[in-house]
Amino acid sequence: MSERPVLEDRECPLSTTVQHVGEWWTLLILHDAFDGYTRFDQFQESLGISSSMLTTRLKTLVADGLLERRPYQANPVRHEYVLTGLGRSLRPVIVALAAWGNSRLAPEERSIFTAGPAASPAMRDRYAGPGRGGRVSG
Amino acid sequence: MSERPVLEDRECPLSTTVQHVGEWWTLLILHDAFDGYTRFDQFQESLGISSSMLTTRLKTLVADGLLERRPYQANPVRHEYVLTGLGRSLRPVIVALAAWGNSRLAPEERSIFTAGPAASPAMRDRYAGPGRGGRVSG
DNA sequence: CGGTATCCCTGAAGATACTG
DNA sequence: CAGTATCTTCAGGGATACCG
Repeated sequence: MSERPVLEDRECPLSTTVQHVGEWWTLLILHDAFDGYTRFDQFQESLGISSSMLTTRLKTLVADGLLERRPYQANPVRHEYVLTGLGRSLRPVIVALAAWGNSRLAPEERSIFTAGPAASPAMRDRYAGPGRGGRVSG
Repeated sequence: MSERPVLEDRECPLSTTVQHVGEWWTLLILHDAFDGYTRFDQFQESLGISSSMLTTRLKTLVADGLLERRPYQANPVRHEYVLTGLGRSLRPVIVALAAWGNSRLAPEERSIFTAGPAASPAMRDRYAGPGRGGRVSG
């Protein structure tokens, strides 16, 4: 998905959803959020996402009302990103997506989405991430 | 989503799914397929997608084993695109995505995914499509 | 640590023209 | 009608450097 186009939130239900969670990382970030991850470095470590991209995605997620950004410490100020009610309502979507992917994985790779805290971080360690448009070697 | 990256089909279940259905149009095409659409021009008319993009997406879907391309007429040869078993297995995913989007739409816009033949084509008429990277006015 | 700004590459997607 | 090929633009994304 390359963009968040003309239409805001109306039209086709399917399109609506894709607009909000269509970017590669968005669902993976939400997945981590369901796993209880809340901090910037947790997401970054878990996903191997670049900080700039993570910033962008988190901003969008906050702007979309799926995550809430709130301070949990002052001096220096630190924030955590927690699922809103709307964000939590995406759980069935993520479950469905993960379940389908799961059914295509070899048995030893399987690990159905559990949504418990830190379900299986090891699974994500080996995840290479989406297509990095950046330079391949430079 | 911008690419089909390094990993083929292993790793995270969520990523696996997104690799196959992550592109903007893919899910919409499949949605139409569930609605009983099978022909090139049906998809094109329904979605307002450019023919080149439709070709690309259909090829990928066939290559991924989600659709089957088979001739239904000779002289001139014509093909139809029908869901494979694997493609049909995506139905819960599409249902979940559409349901979430549906919950965000105004009541008069709603139309829960039915998967019957030609459920509600009118709904899609007004769909503007994903971000068109193409020129805006030229 | 927790981000933000900048640079640049790549792929998705539209437009258009063309073929069988 | 059913595509294919080519060109172009745009936004996603990685890398890097920097700020508080």
